[in-house]
Amino acid sequence: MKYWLFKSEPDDFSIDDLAASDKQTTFWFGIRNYQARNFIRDELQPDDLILFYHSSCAVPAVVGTAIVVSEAQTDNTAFDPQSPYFDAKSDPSKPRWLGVDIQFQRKFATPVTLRFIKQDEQLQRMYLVQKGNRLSIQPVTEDEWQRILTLGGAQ
DNA sequence: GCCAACGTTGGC
DNA sequence: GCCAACGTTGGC
Repeated sequence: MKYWLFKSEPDDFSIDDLAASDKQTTFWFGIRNYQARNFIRDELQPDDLILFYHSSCAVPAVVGTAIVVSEAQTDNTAFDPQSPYFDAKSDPSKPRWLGVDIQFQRKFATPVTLRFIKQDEQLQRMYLVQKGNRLSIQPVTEDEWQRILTLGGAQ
C-alpha cells in the first residue's frame, strides 16, 4: 500500500464536495500530465491512501484524506469536445489519460497549511515543497503521512 | 496580476 | 535530437 497527495482547486472540487458526493466517491478525472498519469497507470492501487490538498486558493493546505477504491480507468473527458479536458490527440481505442475512483475518508479538524509544512522539520523533504514541483499527484512517504495526520488532528 | 519553474510543441 | 517559443501551474 502506498501514500499519495492529490491536489484540487477547492473552487473546482473541494473536500466538502467529495464528502457530499454519491457514496462519498468520485472519479478523479482531468489529469493531463504524463508523470502523474504514469503514477495512476503503474502505481496507484485500491486501498492506497490520499492526502487531499487544496491548491490555488487563499490558504493552500492538506485538508483531509481519501482512499483509492478502483483500478485505473479511462478518463473519458479526454474524448468530449465540450470538456475543458478534451484532448484531440487521445485515441479512444488507445486511451492516453486515466483516472481512479477515490472515496472520502476524513476532513481534518486542523488543515495542515503549506506555510506550516514549509517550516516543519519533519516535512522538509515532502515532494510538495521541493523546488518547482507542480505535479498534481505526488508520492508521500509513510512518515510524512503519519506526521500530516498528527498535525491535522486525525490521530 | 506577477512571475518562476516546468512541460509541451514544432521547425529545423 | 536540439532548442526557442509558448502554455500551464500555483504561490504570493
